[in-house]
Amino acid sequence: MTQSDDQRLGVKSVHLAFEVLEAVAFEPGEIGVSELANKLQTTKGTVFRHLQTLVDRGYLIQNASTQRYRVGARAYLIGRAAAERVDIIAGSQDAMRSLRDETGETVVVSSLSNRGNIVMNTLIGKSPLEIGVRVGSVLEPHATAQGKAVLAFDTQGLIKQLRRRGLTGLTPHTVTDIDVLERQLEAVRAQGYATAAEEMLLGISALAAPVMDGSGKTAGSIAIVGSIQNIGRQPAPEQIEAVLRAAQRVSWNLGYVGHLPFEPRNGRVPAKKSAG
Amino acid sequence: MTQSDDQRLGVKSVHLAFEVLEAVAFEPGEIGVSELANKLQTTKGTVFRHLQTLVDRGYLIQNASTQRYRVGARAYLIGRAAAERVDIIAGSQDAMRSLRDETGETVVVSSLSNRGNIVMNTLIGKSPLEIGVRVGSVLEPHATAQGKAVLAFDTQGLIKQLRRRGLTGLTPHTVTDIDVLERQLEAVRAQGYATAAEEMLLGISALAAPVMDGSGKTAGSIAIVGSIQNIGRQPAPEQIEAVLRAAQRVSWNLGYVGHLPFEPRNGRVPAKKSAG
DNA sequence: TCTTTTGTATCATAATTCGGAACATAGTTT
DNA sequence: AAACTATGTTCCGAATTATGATACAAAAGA
Repeated sequence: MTQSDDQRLGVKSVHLAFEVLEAVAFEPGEIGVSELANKLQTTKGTVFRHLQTLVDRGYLIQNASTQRYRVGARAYLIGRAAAERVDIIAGSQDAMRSLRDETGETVVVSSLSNRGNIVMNTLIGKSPLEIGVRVGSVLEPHATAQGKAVLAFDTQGLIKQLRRRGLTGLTPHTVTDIDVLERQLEAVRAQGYATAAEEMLLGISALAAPVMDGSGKTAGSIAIVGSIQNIGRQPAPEQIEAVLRAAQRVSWNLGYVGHLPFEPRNGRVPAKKSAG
Repeated sequence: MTQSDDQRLGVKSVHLAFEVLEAVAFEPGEIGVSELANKLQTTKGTVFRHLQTLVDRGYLIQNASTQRYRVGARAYLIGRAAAERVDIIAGSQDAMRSLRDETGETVVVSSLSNRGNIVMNTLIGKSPLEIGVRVGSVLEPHATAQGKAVLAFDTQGLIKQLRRRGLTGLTPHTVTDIDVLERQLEAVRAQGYATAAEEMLLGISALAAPVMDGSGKTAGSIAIVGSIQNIGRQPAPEQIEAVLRAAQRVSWNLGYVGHLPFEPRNGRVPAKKSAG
């Protein structure tokens, strides 16, 4: 439920129309005009007219016998169109840029698929010495911040696979003991972010947060990657916050309705900029 | 102007907002303010304000780098909610798969709404040459098997509308004489299924049966669509039986208590038995 | 039967949306 | 580089248009 966030921008009556649509759509059964008017704190007449609009467009249908309303076919069609186009790449564009500008580091977005945790998009940082990750490469689950971020919120039993296969050491800093890793994942769950300093390549460090999709599952991660000089073993609070904010924003773009398992930040992330 | 399409009922600005939403949602890529204003025959300012509303609500998202718009996650969420509540979609999933496996043909489920007989879900057949129907497209009442299937058991006077408007010929095989059509509908009522061989597109044929809902009304149709080579002018008995069985199953899922009017054994046409 | 509650229609008022023009900025051409 | 064109964005007056109180119709309950 939306708080007293009355200062929405745009067209007022359209907002109300969507309030009506959403109220009906998320109602388990059917709902009537009076009940809606009550719920939305407005009058029957107004609600009725909006219902009329929505029925006319096919977003809602009215049960002829009960005269009450429920969600209609057109809403489904819009959703289908959206499903084809909403993905982690599209949904992370803005957040990537913001994160890069805020931190100056290279930003890496990965998507968790059945082929592993794959780098989907990158944005090179501002340091003169460019540090990048090849798009399409598979991120080691145990030796990268991105890997740990998704492992920590894993629902598909990725850890068991890892336990069977064992942890390959890539640098002297790579975690090769699964129990140590599990303890690290505990911390990731608590903090909402994961780090990996020189665990994949000496001198390179990363800070990642998981990204959730519309069904609440882990979709991938967003991370900054840079020199150990810039992203320390214990990253700066600003860096952590920036990454977490970006992850929240991408998750929201993917339809994630809740808050990521960290920081009770209020409201959604504004896409607006200058206010003066 | 034309009173049929221009004079929509309800709230005007909301209609425009949905025009914007739909235009963006059904756009393959991204789309900008100017292009939209042009397409919708209005001004940039107005379109911009509606875009603002929709972005604020999460139905659209703006690509920060290109500044253009695409459909957002909230639209997806509404669609998901709809999918669970629009009965014919939820209720046809299993039957679609069975029908596809039994016949090998593309399966198409349509829903009858005030916007017409609309394709809601499809399952591509097994032939190497894929034949599909775009989800969301409107099925011609007189030139498709699906259209005839619902027309035959129509209760809302769709035929009168058709009689007024006349029948457009789409191929040499399209029925353009309303009396011929009425006679075909008689047969559909007797048999319980409808066919349309090359009536919409040369080479393509379809076999459809109506789907009834809990109140005994026609809710839509389920059909197989394929090459005229596979679905003949007089379809094979196995195909007919498979389609009828699927329709019965979906109807049953929608709460339909009787039998569809095809069973040759008992000539009893199911009466609309409402117990409430 | 009467009462209550529901969905729907009507209408005056005022708040709202609209659209044109001006602005800013990015991309392209000269 | 500068001029030019395209885009997205902001602003503001005018009047269209959404609003909610009231009234009506038709069920559902008592």
